[in-house]
Amino acid sequence: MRKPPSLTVEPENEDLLELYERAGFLVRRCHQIVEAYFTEYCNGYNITSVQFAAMMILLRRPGIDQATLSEYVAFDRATTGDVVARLIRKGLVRRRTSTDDRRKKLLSLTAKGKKTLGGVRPLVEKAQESFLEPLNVKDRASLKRLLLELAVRDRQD
Amino acid sequence: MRKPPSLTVEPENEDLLELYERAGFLVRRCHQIVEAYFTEYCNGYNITSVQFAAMMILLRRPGIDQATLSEYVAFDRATTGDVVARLIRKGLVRRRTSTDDRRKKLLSLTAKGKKTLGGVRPLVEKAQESFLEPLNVKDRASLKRLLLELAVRDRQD
DNA sequence: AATTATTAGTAAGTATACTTATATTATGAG
DNA sequence: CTCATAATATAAGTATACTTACTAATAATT
Repeated sequence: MRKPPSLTVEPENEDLLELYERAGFLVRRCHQIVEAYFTEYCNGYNITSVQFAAMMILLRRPGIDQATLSEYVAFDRATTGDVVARLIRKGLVRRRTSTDDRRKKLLSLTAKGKKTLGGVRPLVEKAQESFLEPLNVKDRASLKRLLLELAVRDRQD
Repeated sequence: MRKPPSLTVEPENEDLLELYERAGFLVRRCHQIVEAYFTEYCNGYNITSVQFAAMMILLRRPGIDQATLSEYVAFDRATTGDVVARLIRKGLVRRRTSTDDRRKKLLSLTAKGKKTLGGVRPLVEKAQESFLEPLNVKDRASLKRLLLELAVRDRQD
């Protein structure tokens, strides 16, 4: 995902603004851009942003089960299962069945996983900075505040 | 994608904020939420947000080829090909080979496609409103401005 | 204790969303 | 005009990211 197509909002495309100004479209597009930066900067580590997020949680909560990890990183159990399977295949995460509750699979980072995470983290920071580069410091803070307000919600419908 | 897991940023998870406050994570999470609302509201139309975006462009630019559509909706040509194939399979879009340049496949909405788009549009508006509901009017405008600034960039790297 | 309900994880299926590679068609340099 | 180059679309492969359906294990209810 290194070279996403660049959106052109030119005067001659003014009639397309109805789509381009929609929050959903903008969020999708920004997601795409920040993903592209992540891939670009972390190239060489063979790690995706989703795998990185899972590992960041496992660094702070070693030994949690998959369902809990799902909640923390906010993706469903099926996706979590797939992501964890890839991390295990790469030797970055270890999984064992809980003795307390034999349905649960407890997860933790391997030594290799910790090392990889340590190497990737500064690059992830750079990717974030590149993504936010068009905004001044104040606007960056505003954006994060607004996104956090939208992200932290309970949807028990 | 009706029930995405809900992110909990509780006091006891303060040490996870390093991940949760990252722009990339927030954007991914917001993308997931707005997608969930789209699916919830447009349930019954058997249409995804990506297919909706493509159709919105085709409404304004009937007869464009797939590469141009890719640029307008900002996804790569392979993805566009898949999305268009599904729209054709559902009878919402028509594709014909250009006589000027036989490499090009020209796209346009069918009558059914226009009708579907007309029915979905008000629902999409509702989905956007639900997504933005936690923010006041001023904050909504700020968010859109900031996202637009991030989205409209040339990445010819 | 036996039955029922709930929870954890997986499996299969669909839809993005990219990658690289390939076939077909057009174009530009000589 | 011919040949190298470029552009359009597709194909195959990988990784999210969901859905519903299923198995296995635990918890709750009667």
